[in-house]
Amino acid sequence: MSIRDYIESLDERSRQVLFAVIESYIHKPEPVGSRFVTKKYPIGFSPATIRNIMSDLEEAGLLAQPHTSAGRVPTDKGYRYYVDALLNPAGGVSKDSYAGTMQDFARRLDTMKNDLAVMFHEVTDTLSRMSNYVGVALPPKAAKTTFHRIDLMKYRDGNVVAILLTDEGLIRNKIIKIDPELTQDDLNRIADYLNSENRGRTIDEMTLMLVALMQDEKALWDSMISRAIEVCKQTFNFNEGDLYVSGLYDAMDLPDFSDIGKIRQLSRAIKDKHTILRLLDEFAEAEGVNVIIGRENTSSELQNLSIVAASCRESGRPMGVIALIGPTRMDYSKAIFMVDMVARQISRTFDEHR
Amino acid sequence: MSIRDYIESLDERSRQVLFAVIESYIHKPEPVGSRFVTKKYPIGFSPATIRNIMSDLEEAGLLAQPHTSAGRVPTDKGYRYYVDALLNPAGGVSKDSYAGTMQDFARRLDTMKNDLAVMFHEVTDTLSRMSNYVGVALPPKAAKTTFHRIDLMKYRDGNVVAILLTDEGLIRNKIIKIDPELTQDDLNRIADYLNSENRGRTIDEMTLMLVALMQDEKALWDSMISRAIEVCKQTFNFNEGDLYVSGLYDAMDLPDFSDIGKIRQLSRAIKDKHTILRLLDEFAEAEGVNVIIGRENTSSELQNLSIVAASCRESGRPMGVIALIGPTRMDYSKAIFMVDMVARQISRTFDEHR
DNA sequence: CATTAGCACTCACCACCACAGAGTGCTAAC
DNA sequence: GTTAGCACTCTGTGGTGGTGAGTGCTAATG
Repeated sequence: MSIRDYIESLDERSRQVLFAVIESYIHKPEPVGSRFVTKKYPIGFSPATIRNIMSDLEEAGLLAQPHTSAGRVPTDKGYRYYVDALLNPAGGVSKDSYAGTMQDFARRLDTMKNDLAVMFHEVTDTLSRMSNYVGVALPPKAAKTTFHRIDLMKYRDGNVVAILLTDEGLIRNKIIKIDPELTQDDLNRIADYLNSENRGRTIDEMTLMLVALMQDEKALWDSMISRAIEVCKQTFNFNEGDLYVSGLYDAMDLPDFSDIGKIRQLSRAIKDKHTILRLLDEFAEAEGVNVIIGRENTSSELQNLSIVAASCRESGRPMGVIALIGPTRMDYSKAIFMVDMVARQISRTFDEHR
Repeated sequence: MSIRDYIESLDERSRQVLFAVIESYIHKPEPVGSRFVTKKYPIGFSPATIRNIMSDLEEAGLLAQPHTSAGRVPTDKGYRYYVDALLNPAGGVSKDSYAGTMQDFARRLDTMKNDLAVMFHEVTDTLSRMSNYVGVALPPKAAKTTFHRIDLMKYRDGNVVAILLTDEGLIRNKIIKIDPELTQDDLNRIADYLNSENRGRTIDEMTLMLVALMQDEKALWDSMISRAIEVCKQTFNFNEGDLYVSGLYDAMDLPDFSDIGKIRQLSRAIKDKHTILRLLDEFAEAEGVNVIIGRENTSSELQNLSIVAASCRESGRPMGVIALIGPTRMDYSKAIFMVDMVARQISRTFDEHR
């Protein structure tokens, strides 16, 4: 069954009711009753009919009842249906109300695109402020980025500060330990050597080259080359894991997190970044906006949460992932729109100036 | 009235009772009754006597009753008395149980002391893990640090990456905009000029020099000097505000934060770092361990919280402040011990290798 | 005269109950 | 196929009484 078929598998009436319930519930987290639907959404049937439809939707697993005599609440599956329907019609949900914000955002983005750290910080901030959910961003994997230039500076205790620039805008500095006898001139020569030989290679490629070089006895006799190898070995040993997170505190104001346990869950999920990191990494190559709803999450920490993610690209190459994390009762329409918008804007900004 | 007098203003019995109540309450956040005190703390009086003493302590504002017929609870003033007594006897509260942890910590510290960012990250982490409170650290003000070296590298779009190293271990990189015609050789000359002229000066002093230089017409004719001025202007324009925070999520497990409002308060205080930043800054010059309890805080966001802070020094010069933030019902003895210990260890590590 | 035993009193907490209100499912009528 | 009517279910709220911890006071005690 294709997605289209799936979406059309519900008759028009049922869909209207499902959407009414979901949208009402998103707006206000209270079980939605049949009478309420007839009043607020002009479907044109009596409460009794709506009740029958709701009963069917419950049987189909799209709605649920907290208890016998309460209204209906969407299930994860219900949200899934809703989101699929939302994503399918070529994302025609344009919202002019944010046009101003986005223009402003695009302008700021342009001034920051050269430093990914600054940029992603700003991006998560903007995302979370606009949505009230938690904005996260995962920069491109350092190993996959393109070497631009390295610089070595003598520092305290005979240490050396290595600064690595990549074409993507990653800037890393790291203190490395290396022969303390080396003078700054020596370091400059090593840096020059690396810079001249490797521009345009990815870090991964460079690492491969190094392995090859290390097998070459002749190269090892050359003290400069062997020191250059040592420099790279230490510098490229990133502790992967710079996840940008913003808006956790504001998200706590959402009624969904009014209970302390939920907040802990969310906080914990963010604290041990591994889970989210792995999750976002999966989306790095994916097209368009991706949504994971509640229990669809394999990791238990995120089972009460939903994630709306999109990857950014520069001329096709992945340049990181941005996402919003919120409760399953999320304003998906808004979240999808925003994530999509921001991801597109980032990609556009990158591509423009190349 | 000297502190000593003040501490001795309570007779021995009253002190014992006060301390019993405080320690019991710190251990378990429940009002402490007179019978409980007699059972747990061998003061040697009957509940009735303890009740009289408690009544006196309440009158003195050191204890309080949540409601008539409940036990007593310490007030901020009560904690203050307790802390003063704790701080006064030359901090003789040595705790061997942490000796192992501290030794391990000292070893790790030594490998990190050259990069303050890494070090402070580790420090807040250690502090919060050991205490279950929120660990925070404020590095030395960039403007007050000592210039060590600057490096300039051409980067994308004719931008320049400026890397600033200071003697203290601060490493900052910043993208600056400057004449895009400049070659890397030009940049190297500018950096060399700055490096040879300024080693050992503080950033503040350098800024003063620049202002002076800018008045000198002759200097402005020299294109290199005027460009060097421009570089510094942009590079030294830090957005002060790198506060290291760790352990917020674990602190949420404390019973004191079981209510959602308190967590929000804490989170908010940490989010708009200004408050805490200003607060810690006040301690940068202070001696020993400083404690601020609850309402003693001038800023309303922190009125339910206590802060235990100490500054780190390198041969007398302030090198940043570390602190623990927790509920007023804090294990002050433990917190003071830890903050003191860690701050001393940091200072020692700095001084050792100089 | 400080200390203590005894006692009445207060208040939070809990379990219990009744009741109103919202919403359902079912049945019979349209 | 749709709807009106109705009995039923369940939650949330407010009131009530009992229990227990802990107090303050008073009078007795060493």
